[in-house]
Amino acid sequence: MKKPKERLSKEQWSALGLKVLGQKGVGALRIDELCQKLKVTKGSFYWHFKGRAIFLSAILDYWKKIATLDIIERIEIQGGSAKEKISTLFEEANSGVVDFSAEQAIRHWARSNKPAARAVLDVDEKRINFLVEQFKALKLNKLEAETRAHLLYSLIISEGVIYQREKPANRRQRLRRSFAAIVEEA
Amino acid sequence: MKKPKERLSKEQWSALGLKVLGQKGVGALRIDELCQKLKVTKGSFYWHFKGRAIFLSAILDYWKKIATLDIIERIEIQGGSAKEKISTLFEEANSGVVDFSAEQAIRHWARSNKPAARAVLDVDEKRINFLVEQFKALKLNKLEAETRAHLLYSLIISEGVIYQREKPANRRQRLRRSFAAIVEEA
DNA sequence: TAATATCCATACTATTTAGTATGGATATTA
DNA sequence: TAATATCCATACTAAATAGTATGGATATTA
Repeated sequence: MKKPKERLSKEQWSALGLKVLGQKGVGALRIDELCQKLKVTKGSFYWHFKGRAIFLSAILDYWKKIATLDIIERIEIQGGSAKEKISTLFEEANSGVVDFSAEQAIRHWARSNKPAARAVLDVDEKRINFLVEQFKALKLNKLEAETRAHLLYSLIISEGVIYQREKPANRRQRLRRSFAAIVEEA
Repeated sequence: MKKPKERLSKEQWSALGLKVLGQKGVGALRIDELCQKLKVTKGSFYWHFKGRAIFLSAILDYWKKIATLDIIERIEIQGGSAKEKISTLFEEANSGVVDFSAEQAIRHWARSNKPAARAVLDVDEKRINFLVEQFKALKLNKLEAETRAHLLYSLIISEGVIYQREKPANRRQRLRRSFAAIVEEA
């Protein structure tokens, strides 16, 4: 029996694109290379997408969809108190459960690409708003909630950006303390 | 009188490289294009650098040199109390005095390039160590100093990474509060 | 000033890559 | 089953780009 010769969907292309984007950056999104990884030829690619530019924007849309839904919605469904939600979000963010590898690439890409910039803007807004709401639920006023939400979000984002020789145990301890400082006494 | 036809130095090439790197990313560092901007041809480029790869590592070295020296040394020379140094660093970081545009590109580049990763590692270490020392000078123990240094550094780095529709006035207020929360009561 | 080192221009090659044109294979519907 | 839509392979073209070879111009030193 031969292989069924599965056909591809736009989503499969976008997913691979997002993966490569995270590993090597926008410039490394080469059509031929992607075709090899999916074991097809350019005929396939150009059937699904009119060109590279459209493919890139498809990747952005795909990212926008999963970058917020994946995290926030899952936490909302799970339920719990505001403090628990914040805690869960923080835990998941820096424990490798969610893949943030594409974030950095897109954020940098956004510096010279408007659609990318808008995508990041939307995603950041949704996430921060989510955090702000949680802090408000802890009976903090607007400004205080915004400050803490930003601070916590900064900590999360920068963990994937800053390089450190820190030992894992040390890192965990530091993050626990930082988290406590931001969330506590609220 | 004709133009003096100034000759170029390696540093000029590196400086331009770093600039373009910050604007468009590593992939956009195209030799022909850089030549146009400097109004020379490839003959010049290939006289200064054996090839593109070597040029890239030269840019990294250049960045390592200015990314730490520019900020930390100037503050050290200026002197003052630990609290003042921290404050100055924070002010300069998010007021556009120092150009952080290349940082993001290099940090992302570091994900798939060892030399870049080492450069970021070194730079982050120096900066964080500087902050840790300042916090220690405020009579905080090691762990507490490290935690606050990281937190403040996270805030600084992520300001250039996170996108927001926030109004400038609001942003200033928020940053002031965050800063106070991290540095205060020390 | 003659000789040498430094810096760059010109003209080329080879390679990579986006994109197109066309036909074939497989699935879906009439 | 015939007709049509969907998906992909093959074989091309055109453009962009890294790199080389060589000679010329300008500065530096003997």
